[in-house]
Amino acid sequence: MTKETHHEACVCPVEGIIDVISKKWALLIVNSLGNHGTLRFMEISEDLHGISPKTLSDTLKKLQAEGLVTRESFPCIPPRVEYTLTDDGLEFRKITLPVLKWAARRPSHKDHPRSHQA
Amino acid sequence: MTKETHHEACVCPVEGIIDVISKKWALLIVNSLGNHGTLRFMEISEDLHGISPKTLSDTLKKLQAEGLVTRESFPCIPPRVEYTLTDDGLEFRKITLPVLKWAARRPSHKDHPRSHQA
DNA sequence: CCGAATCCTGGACGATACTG
DNA sequence: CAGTATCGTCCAGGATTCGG
Repeated sequence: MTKETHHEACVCPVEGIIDVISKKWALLIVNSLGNHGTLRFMEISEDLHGISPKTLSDTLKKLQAEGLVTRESFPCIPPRVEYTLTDDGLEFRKITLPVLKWAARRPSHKDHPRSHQA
Repeated sequence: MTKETHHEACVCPVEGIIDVISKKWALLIVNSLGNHGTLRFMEISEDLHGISPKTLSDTLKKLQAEGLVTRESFPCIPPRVEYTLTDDGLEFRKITLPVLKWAARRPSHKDHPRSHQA
């Protein structure tokens, strides 16, 4: 059972995506993938620098489940797993990119008004 | 608050906004406000139909703290409080609207057995 | 070495009752 | 009407450990 506790027919058509973009790192992962085309687990991890493996793995799975990301596993030593945006993922990235850009450009007026790379 | 537990001072510049849009209802509230211009507490509550007063209040406060929403209180009986998008809020809404639209247009991935995971 | 599974904690969110 | 107080549940996500 999922988290549809609020009501039954759930008219909100956006719940699935809300669930995705509500993931703290989802947008950044999609963006990172969009920037580099294809990345390995560790590469994403380093690109986002600060995400725990579990969270990355978990978010990646949700992105896969939503059809935004494909996962290709190469059975070799050391293991190699590559993640790529699907068509939907690219579309999603295209749409959410302005959000990230706007957010990055925005002065943080709540606290530490230091280093925000534009 | 501020869940910047990861470690670095040079965190992502988007942290503030991520924190906002990670709120389950934030996007919908902003959108609702954008649709109607100005709304009262109860009106938002009914428009979103399913949000608890606490969650609404909490999310509204965060939106105010981020400077996306203004709160105007009229000292009368019965009390009247109006919420409106700020300039930034309007901008934010403009940017996130495509996301909501895209999400609404998208077929539900949760139903069909397309997951390769099992 | 790389990626995934486990454990645990904080906080998001819902329900209800109550106050000004 | 517009919230706040309190309580409880559930999940996001960080740290660590395991497997290949």
